[in-house]
Amino acid sequence: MEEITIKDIAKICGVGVSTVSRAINNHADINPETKKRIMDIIREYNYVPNNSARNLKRQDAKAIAVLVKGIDNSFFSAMIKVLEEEIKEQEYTMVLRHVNFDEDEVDVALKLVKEKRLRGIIFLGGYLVHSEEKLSQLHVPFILSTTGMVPKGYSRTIYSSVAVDDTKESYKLVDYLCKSGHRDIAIICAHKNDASVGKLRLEGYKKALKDNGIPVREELILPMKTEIEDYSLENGYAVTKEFLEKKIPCTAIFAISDILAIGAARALSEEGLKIPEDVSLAGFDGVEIGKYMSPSLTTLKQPVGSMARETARILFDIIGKDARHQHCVFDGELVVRESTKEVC
Amino acid sequence: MEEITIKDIAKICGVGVSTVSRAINNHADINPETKKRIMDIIREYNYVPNNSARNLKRQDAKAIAVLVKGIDNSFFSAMIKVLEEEIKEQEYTMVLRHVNFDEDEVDVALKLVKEKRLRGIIFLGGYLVHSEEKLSQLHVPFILSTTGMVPKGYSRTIYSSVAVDDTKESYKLVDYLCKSGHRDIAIICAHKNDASVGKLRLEGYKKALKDNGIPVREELILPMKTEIEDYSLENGYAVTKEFLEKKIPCTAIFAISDILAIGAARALSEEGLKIPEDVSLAGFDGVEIGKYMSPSLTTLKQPVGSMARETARILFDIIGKDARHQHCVFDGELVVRESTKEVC
DNA sequence: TTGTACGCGTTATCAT
DNA sequence: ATGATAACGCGTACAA
Repeated sequence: MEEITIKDIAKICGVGVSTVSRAINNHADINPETKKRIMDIIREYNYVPNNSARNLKRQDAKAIAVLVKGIDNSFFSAMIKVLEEEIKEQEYTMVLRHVNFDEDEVDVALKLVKEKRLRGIIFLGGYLVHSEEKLSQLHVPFILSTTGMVPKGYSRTIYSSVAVDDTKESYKLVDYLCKSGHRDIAIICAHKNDASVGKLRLEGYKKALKDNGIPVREELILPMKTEIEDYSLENGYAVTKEFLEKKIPCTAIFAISDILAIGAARALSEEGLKIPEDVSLAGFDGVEIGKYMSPSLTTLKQPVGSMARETARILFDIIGKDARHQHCVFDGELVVRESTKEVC
Repeated sequence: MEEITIKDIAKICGVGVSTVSRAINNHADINPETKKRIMDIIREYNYVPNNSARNLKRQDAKAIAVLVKGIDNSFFSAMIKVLEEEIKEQEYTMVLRHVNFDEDEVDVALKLVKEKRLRGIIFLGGYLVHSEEKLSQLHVPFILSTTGMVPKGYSRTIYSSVAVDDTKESYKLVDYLCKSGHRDIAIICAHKNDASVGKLRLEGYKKALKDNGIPVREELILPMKTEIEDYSLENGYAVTKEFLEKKIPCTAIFAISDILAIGAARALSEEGLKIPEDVSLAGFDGVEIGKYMSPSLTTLKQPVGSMARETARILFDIIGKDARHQHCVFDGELVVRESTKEVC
């Protein structure tokens, strides 16, 4: 059960530990022959350096934390999957941590940094509103990914961000609905106190209506229920169920996430409403499953893969090459499928 | 940027480091008053012990690795979510690692153990066929979760397992289809060389047919395509598409995972086939989204939450209390929804 | 009850 | 090119 150490390897090879260390870490000043001999022994004995010792010595761990707020959404799953690959490729460890709704993600980050001496943090989702004071305590580079676009005036130099322009993309989608002749468009959105993408997408909705000469009506704004998990199937379902009971005329529903939309779809068909004949339905995110529903879901697709890869790239540039912070805005894509149609 | 250490705390408090250490680690032999004073200072200075140093000293890290084979399935997402919570609750760190199809999960585990000195491993999914020799090199407790039931004769004392009896549950579902009058039941299953749950579920299917006096017909056995990701929407879709082109009469399709079933559903409706009027469709797993599809999906539900919690419990019992290895088999539940009906 | 000093496995600095 | 040795921050045996 005794694990083999660098000393053992050194002894076996008849060299000093520093030579072994040099071999492991690809140092220049080492005789290629000795290096080969050492590496052979290492392989033979299946020696793997102890990470804790390395990290202790190195002062920081080759690790990146990914903090996810708003659990379980397939949109995030897809991002995490790509992030894990990217991080692994750089030979870093990914520390994944879901942040509960009652936890402050910055506090969690602060603790994690001290505990694990990580080199970088990726915030997935969550809210933009963090006191700068707290944020600046975070002495490692961090990046806000899909957290909504960074507002002007916010100090953009202490961190990076990657996102779509949620307002614009949301506008695109709602504008498409308007141009298709819809005038009574309901939106399933975030709570009133949301300050994140939920708010931005709602703004896009309002703006699109206005630009199309359609008044914004409060009774068509359907915030998620606070007692149910945010952005969940169940929430979309419950909100729609309740809305339909009110019999408010409406020809289209826009849910600010595909998962909400799928929940809404169920509620609609339970009420005997056909999509898109009776009601058009659209989501946001572009998760894969939307393509497989019947009818398939019209949505605003975020380029998940590219966004995740860019997130990793920016962070590693900052860590490795001391690059400056960047703010990268991706374009979404309006994907019109079967769940929406023109009204005559 | 200098991080504060235990020495600093000791100096500030005017005590020795060991006293601080005792305070942190809840040792008995310390004056409650000094302890309180120290803890106050620690909070004030926001001191968090360096994990690497602790792990180095402790010889092993308070960490559990979760190795997932068969990426991205919402079934696993749900399990991981619960596992993360359970692990966090024990104040352990979860090391999540997806294992590619071309990687050997035991090799990955072996390396991870040496690198991170973890205390336990949870294998999620993957295959049962591991050489015992390799497995026994793994000098930390490990548990196979939802990997299929451990066959008798396999040395059950070197590890634990948690699973449903895939054969039995699959039998349950297919038997229900048979009893509903179906005789031409296709199955979307794993490749022929699969040795995991895929194989077991296929066995359950065959057995159910036999017991109902229905011959097993090769042309109704539809293995997933190897060139597409396993257990994916796309795979279910592609397999069904191809099957339908052959125009082989069949009144029901059983997909060995819900995700496959959802892909199949799309293929069916594209061909103008109504579910369940023309074809009944059933899945396996009981992922949440199945409930929200239209028609909602008949499935064999695995008790994800309980299984994940039990997985964690068993592992921590072994780690903490030196308990013996256990093999726990859960019952699944046949959930009949709208996607299946009796044939007249 | 408390403090001193050593060692965990590694890397980096300094000699050689 | 290589080897001895001092850190890194913490826990603990042992001494007080």
